[in-house]
Amino acid sequence: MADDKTRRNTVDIPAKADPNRCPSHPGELIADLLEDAGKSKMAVAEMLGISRQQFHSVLAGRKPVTPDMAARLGKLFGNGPGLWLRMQANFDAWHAAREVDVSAIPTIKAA
Amino acid sequence: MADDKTRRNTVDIPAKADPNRCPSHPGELIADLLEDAGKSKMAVAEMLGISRQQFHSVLAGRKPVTPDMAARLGKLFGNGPGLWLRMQANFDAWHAAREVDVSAIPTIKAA
DNA sequence: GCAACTGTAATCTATCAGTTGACAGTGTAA
DNA sequence: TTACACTGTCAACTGATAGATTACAGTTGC
Repeated sequence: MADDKTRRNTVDIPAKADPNRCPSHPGELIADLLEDAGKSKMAVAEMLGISRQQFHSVLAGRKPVTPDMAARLGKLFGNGPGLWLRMQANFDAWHAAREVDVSAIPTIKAA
Repeated sequence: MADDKTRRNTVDIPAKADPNRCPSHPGELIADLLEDAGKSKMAVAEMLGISRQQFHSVLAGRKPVTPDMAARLGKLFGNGPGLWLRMQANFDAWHAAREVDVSAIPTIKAA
């Protein structure tokens, strides 16, 4: 466990272990919690008040967890919306850092 | 102009002091850092490669910090995009918890 | 006055979250 | 085998909105 920094692609290492690795999409956690609860995805989508297609897209990591959906998930799992939005923020930050060209932007010093 | 959905406290109260208070929009922090650096907003908008109107909307808290803009701000201030997106996530979470009706969604047990 | 910056507002475009409807594959029980 | 329920995807559509552009009024300083 101590040196899991060296591993890259195994399944269940928490994302923080390797800063170079893509942080997990919140959909992965949702899928885990769902499996834990033994509910079908279809039934849960209906509970959340969203379409099963939309829910599936989030679970698959193809659509983000929006504030609206975070509020619904927060109610469903008994925690607030904060966890889901922060997970999504970390996910977005990782991708934005790699996809946005900021080479023309200078870095100013805080004095 | 007075009452947006939730008023932003202009100056001196740190947002964390009262958990019931709206967390500060990242635009407030940007404005502070800008003032600290002594740069005009117009010049900074040009540095970031965005329109000054768009930049002004973010500073005023009327537009969110998107992943793209977070990457630009991260470069400008020398930190990554993560800080800005997490601030935005906390801001969104606070509002989502108050604006989304989740009364019809049940809370499922974890085990 | 004139110039530069600021704060808003209107309009337009492009992107995208989310819906509905459809279709194929996979169990699984009758 | 048939039938049913769930899953994974796709296409088309709608609504909302990030962002650019243009424009105009109010600063502040030369």
